[in-house]
Amino acid sequence: MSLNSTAKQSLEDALFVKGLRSTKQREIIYEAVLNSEDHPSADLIYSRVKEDMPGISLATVYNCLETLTDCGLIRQVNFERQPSRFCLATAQSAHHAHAHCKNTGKVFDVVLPAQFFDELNKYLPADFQLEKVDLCLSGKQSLSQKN
Amino acid sequence: MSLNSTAKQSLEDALFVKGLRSTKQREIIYEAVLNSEDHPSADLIYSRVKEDMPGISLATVYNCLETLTDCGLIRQVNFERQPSRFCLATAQSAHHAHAHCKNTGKVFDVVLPAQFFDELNKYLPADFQLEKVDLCLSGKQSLSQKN
DNA sequence: AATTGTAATTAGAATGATTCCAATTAAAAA
DNA sequence: TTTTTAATTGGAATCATTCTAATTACAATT
Ligand SMILES: [Mn+2]
Ligand SMILES: [Mn+2]
Ligand SMILES: [Zn+2]
Ligand SMILES: [Zn+2]
Repeated sequence: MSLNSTAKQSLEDALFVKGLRSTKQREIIYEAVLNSEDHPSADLIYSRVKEDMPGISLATVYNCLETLTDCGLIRQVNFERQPSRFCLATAQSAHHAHAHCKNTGKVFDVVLPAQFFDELNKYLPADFQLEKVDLCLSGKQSLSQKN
Repeated sequence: MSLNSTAKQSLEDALFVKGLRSTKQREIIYEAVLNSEDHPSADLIYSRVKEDMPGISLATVYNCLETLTDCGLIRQVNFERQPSRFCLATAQSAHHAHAHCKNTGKVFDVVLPAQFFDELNKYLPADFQLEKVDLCLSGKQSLSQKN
């Protein structure tokens, strides 16, 4: 498996904007996040990516994840003090919330109307420039579900 | 300064519900959070509390903060991977959001209508039992403000 | 009050995700 | 090419938090 040309182009573009180079490592890590539905941690991404690129280092995984986050290509998701997880930051789901199930340990996306996030400005001080919204939900879903 | 009798009673009640004892350390740490507007970290609470109780240990501060959180008396607030901060969990502001200013480093409460949080259930899977909502905002406010 | 059993506190060691560092390698520019 | 600069690498360091084993405080019982 490998990055399709559209995804590859948006990676290169986003890196170029920041004056950064597109490298094999950045590509393969972007691809790993792109193909993951499960919001993997850096460690998990490391183990997945090592299959295709055995020489990659954990430090590089952390470096690339930070770079991709700073470029707005992926999102870093934090629950309490657990290891950070990552997911794709696409245009349509740019600001989705995250739900964490305490039964299964799984994290999934919760797509909310943009209006929901816009509304927040009404409750903030006028001089506060809102840059980022992190909405993390936690709870339990029936153990007998298949997803 | 010391805990007023109403606050002291709610501390004792909340601890009793969980079969826990009210101790000098738990009281003084609850008081420290109660009297803090600034969402202090465990370390900061430790240094404040040491003035009145020089022998207290950092481990106890962590223990008590966890106990008070589990009793629903205080809230643990996490921004990215920074050290956890704590604030009072009062009935009226039970679910307030938190805003972090990247200029000043300060964290402040953002009170939102309960309806805002209730709304979330509409976008969650039917079998998901929502237990906790963490809404963390970040951005910048003018440096020339006084609060 | 003294004894007993249990819970809480304490100091210090351990943990572990992440970051830092100095050396090497890869990529782009000249 | 040669040169310059950016990125990667392995391993050490960081540091908020958790763990552990010993001590102390508390409360129930004799
Ligand atoms: Mn960053
Ligand atoms: Mn807990
Ligand atoms: Zn996501
Ligand atoms: Zn608060």
